[in-house]
Amino acid sequence: MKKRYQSRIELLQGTLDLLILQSLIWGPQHGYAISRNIRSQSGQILHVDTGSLYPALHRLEKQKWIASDWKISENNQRAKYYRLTSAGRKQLATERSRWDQICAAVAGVLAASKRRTAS
Amino acid sequence: MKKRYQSRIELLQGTLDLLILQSLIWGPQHGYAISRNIRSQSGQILHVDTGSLYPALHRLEKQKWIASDWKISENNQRAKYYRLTSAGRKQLATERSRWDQICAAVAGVLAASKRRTAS
DNA sequence: CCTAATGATGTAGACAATCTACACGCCAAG
DNA sequence: CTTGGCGTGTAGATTGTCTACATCATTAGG
Repeated sequence: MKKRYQSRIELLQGTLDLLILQSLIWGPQHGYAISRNIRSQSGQILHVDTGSLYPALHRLEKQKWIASDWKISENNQRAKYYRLTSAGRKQLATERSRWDQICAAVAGVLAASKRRTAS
Repeated sequence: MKKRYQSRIELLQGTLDLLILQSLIWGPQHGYAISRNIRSQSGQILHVDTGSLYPALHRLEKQKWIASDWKISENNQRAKYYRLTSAGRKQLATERSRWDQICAAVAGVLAASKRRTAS
């Protein structure tokens, strides 16, 4: 008997691109490492599944926000190293500010006290 | 010619339930008012479309997190007033803490400086 | 030598939440 | 009597995530 689908969304939709782009800001990385980085830098809270990661990378590459080269990894295996393009850097800035805005907006709703909604 | 689909997600998936539950904490509201509240309390940043709102309300009601009664609105029209159930209050707490966690986690990734990932 | 664990990339298909777009009914104002 | 705002609702498109599986390479252990 297979495990039932419960579709626990670990990641908020739309944040993965942001996280990936951010992960590349300190230099090229391959997918596997990006996944590890996100996991560790989020304090083990955010988990990126391979079924989300690779499609996302392909998506970002198609948008020209990242570009890739095959290289040899630290562990002596072939790996596709992704790097930010300048468009990607711009996109990262856009997505960061969008994220900040959304956080502030949600915080606004969550903080809303019993304020009369004007007269 | 119809407007092309661009699927701009205004709301992060999973946050709508949180926002709705939070909106009900100060007393019963009908859907239309919830939508207005979220909009205004988020500083006009978050927009809830009716095609997202009502399915979400039905979803939450099915989960027994909210319950409804038909009443007459301020504008003398029939409206379905939703209120939080005690399970809903519990769910709200859960979702708030999940949101806080995710925010902190994303912030962790975004703040990550050129820290060596340990030896 | 063979095997198992880990590193590394990838695809197929299920699923859910959102979006766009429409429809309907009621009330009040001009 | 028509228009606009209030108020609820559904259908279908889209997309991003998830689960699950497949493949291949390298390294360590028996």
